[in-house]
Amino acid sequence: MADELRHRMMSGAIPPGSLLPSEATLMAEFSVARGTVREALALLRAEGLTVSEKGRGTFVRPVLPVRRLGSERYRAELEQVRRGELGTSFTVDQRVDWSSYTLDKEFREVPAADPAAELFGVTPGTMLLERRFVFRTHGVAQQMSTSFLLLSMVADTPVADPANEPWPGGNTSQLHSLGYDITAVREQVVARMPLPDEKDTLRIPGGVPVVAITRQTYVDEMVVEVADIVVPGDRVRLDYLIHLT
Amino acid sequence: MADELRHRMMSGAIPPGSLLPSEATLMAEFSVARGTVREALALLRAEGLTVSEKGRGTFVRPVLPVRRLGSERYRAELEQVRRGELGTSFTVDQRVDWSSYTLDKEFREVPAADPAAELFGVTPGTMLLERRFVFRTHGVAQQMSTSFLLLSMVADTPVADPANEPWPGGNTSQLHSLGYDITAVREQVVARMPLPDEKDTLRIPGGVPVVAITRQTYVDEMVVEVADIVVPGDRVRLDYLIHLT
DNA sequence: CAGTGGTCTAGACCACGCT
DNA sequence: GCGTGGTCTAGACCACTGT
Repeated sequence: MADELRHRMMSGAIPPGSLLPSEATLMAEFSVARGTVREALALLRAEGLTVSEKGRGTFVRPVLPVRRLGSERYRAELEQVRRGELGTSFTVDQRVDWSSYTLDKEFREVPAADPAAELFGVTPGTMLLERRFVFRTHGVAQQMSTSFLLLSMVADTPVADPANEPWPGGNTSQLHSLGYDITAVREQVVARMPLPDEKDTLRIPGGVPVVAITRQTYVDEMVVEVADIVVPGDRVRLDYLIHLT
Repeated sequence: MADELRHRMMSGAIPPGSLLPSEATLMAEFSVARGTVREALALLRAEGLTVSEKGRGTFVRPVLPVRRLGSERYRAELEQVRRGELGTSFTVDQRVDWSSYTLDKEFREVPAADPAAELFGVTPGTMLLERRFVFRTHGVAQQMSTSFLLLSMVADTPVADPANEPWPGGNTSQLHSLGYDITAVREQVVARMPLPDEKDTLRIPGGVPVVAITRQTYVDEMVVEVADIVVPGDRVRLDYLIHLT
């Protein structure tokens, strides 16, 4: 039954965004009990093909606009900063004005625990500034991130003050203002299903994975920032250009 | 109920790889009907936290070894080829001997359809050599890929002969043998749930996404190869190093 | 063989959306 | 108020795994 419905959707017989037959209708069409219908629909939902809304119906998932997170954004951002322009890697990707998004922020001073400590190459316990961000456009959350900076590097600077966020020019610009010009970025990417809190704040429907990026920002051999970035998998395409010469 | 069980797993009360209480036991413990128990377990399965086996039980998903697909592999591979050594990007990642894996292969000559044609920058209809591969280690499929080459470039060469696969030195070496030394690679990455056939051949359990990589291999400004690579999300970590200088 | 998960039926009540 | 999906109960038979 799930196969049959999947076929109808793939072949376009039930176009994206449209309503599937109701559970009662499917019971009649396939001559099965409601539990069986619901099992089939649960499968399609877990595959990310449909979304169900209480009191409305089950919809074929519409094709969503896809953001692009690319390696080139760092190069573009660096250029901007050097030219003294504004923008953040978030807005450079989105190609939206840097003022058109909102930011939830939460700053804490924490001792380095193990994943972060190792990525920084410092001994656990070293004090870090932890900054949590939720980026929103048009009011909907698009990205969650947790960024770590060495506290010794930013204490008593404007960077450590949440009131200065969103910072025009973003991370690259912040580090620049501290006297650090980034020379390399390392990104490690995994795909996994969202945790319950990620599912909530990013409003991720069933059957949609997230892309989790662990980013290390380098100035020569030194790691000056570590960040964990989580984005819904149906809304991003990562784009990396690797020069071999 | 799903929350409670998730907590027990996260906190280590039910360690990875171990058996969850049976459905009958859970019915008794939570005083609910079997359907309710099964709904909770279906949720955990969709989240990728558990796997169920008929006649055995439901297990907490064990932590799997993670392969690394990195940007550095292309640099390493290029070095190898220049030194005249063997290896493929697959074996360089895995750090296994190039002879320890097996390969399913299937070659066809096809006219360029739209995604591939656009990625090559050629007019649709241009003839391509399509090569489908399934990489296996220890008998289990680890990666599916479809690679396209311009037929005009490879017709009547050893590269177009399936009997020469697996080719020692891999793709980079094949292109080298044709007189092309690759200068850049572009990878576009998306995360999504597996299609039914991917789920089958890669034996992907419920709740595990795949990472799909669209790769363009460049010699200067020319695209000489296009490949679609699909790997189970719970078995890979992509690692990109971006130099900004 | 007993115990497990996989599948299915036939009811029921609820919360929500729309008209 | 009616139709929708969300949740739940109380049964049933099957296929598979282990001993």
